Amino acid sequence: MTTLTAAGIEPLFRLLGRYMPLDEADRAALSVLEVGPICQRDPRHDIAREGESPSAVRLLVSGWACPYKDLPDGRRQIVGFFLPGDFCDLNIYILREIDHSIGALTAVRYYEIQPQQFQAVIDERPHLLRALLWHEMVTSGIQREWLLSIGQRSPLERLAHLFVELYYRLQAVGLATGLRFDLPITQNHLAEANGLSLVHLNRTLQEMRREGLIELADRRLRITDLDRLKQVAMFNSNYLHFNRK
Amino acid sequence: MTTLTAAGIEPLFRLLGRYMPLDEADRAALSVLEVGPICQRDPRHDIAREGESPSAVRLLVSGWACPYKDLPDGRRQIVGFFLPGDFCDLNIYILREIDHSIGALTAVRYYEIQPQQFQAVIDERPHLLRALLWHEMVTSGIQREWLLSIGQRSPLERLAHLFVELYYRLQAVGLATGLRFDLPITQNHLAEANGLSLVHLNRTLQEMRREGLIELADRRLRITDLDRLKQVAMFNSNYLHFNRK
DNA sequence: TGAGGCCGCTAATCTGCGTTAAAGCGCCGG
DNA sequence: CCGGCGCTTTAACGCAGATTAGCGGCCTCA
Repeated sequence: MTTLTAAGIEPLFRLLGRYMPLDEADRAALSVLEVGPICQRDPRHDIAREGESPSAVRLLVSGWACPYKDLPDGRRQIVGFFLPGDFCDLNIYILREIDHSIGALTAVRYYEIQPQQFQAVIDERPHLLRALLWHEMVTSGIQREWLLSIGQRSPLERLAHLFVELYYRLQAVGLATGLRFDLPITQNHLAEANGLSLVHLNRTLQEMRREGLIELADRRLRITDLDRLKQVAMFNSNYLHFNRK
Repeated sequence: MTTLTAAGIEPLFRLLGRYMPLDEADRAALSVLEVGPICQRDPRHDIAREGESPSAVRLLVSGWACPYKDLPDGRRQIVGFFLPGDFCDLNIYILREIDHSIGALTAVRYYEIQPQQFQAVIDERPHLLRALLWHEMVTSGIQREWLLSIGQRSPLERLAHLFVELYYRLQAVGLATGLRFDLPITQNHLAEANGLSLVHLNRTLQEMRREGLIELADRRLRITDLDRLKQVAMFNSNYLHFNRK
């Protein structure tokens, strides 16, 4: 089960606050985003589909979602994970149609923010634009790191890398306790994100357990040896850009 | 040899003009970018290195470059191609250090644009910001498509897809004549971009030739059957966002 | 003129990972 | 209580693609 508790856009505050100090006025401005209608979606349902023209910026409040692309014959690649506090596609303003779908991996709740409302926030607190651009650049940086993973890292390294990344990202929004966090997705999702077959993903998971790197049960992950996991993954956190400028 | 002729930032005009109409004032404003020092770099040399703090926006004028990431043991993944008219990393403003390196694939020439100079252009013609953001979003969209390619497409499909993409992108900046264009990079570069071994990339290239999809010799590529190539690649051009909003 | 570096190409070998199949488990609805 | 579904796990098999090695051509530079 996903914890659907910690509602609101607290995760967003944490996320942006990690990058730049937010004062009360900023938080107030951002809180406006919360007033819109809250949307829900069940697991395995789409939030948006490739080819649609984007109508709203979405702010994920709880649950996990993912952008993905698929081929005519059904092969599917998950190209990222959206975690609570994340914006799904800030590119509304710019593009005519979206080039990927967005699916709910778990039950999710999110706000749909209308463009003019979004604009109002930026107008009121212009320097928040920097924070939003930062969010966008980090997303792009994560994609590059995934390219490196899928293109060059072995399955074991790849999976190790993903787990460390998720750990840091979840920690940034307050969703990791110690070295534990909810991993509310299926092995199939992990396979689709890593460009691996389901069977081989499972094999790799077993190997990680055998190696004493992680424990995974009941959709909860515990990293048993973070240092070694990072070493296996050749993890360098710079691409998450958590350091303030 | 790369044609070092068609200098200036004409390719940039073509690129942005494809997305939004540019009037004379826009072109004049953009031309300011050209006044800075022009830089050159030889093949196989770096333009920027991961970990550096970014100091200037770079506008590629001629030659090919690429963003890439590498692992401690030497494995390397090319995560994109920069073609004439492309900006290398608009993210200067935002990030403290860059999370990837940029290498020259051929002899390249580019302008280094100082942040304040860049800012001046945007101040003068605010709606150009949209165009620049568009460029950034397209770059990000290309990365997603590459993830799909490397994660799901077979080597043949992958390579076919890349060739079609390059064809469209080069055409957009006036560097394709008919179905021909310069492909001034080595097979090793193609392998590193596609997450394939050099040997297997070569095999795949042979297969494409045998299938009558392409001709490739002397660093020039001719697409012999665009429709079939697109079909093999399962190519959908939407991610390049050439359509005006 | 020769040496060495870069590049394209091919052959032989081996293995990592995909594919297929199937069994077990917990959960839900009828 | 049973049947079905979603998910995890394991086993057997075969192939796609990595690895290693080596050849020949071309260019640059001493």
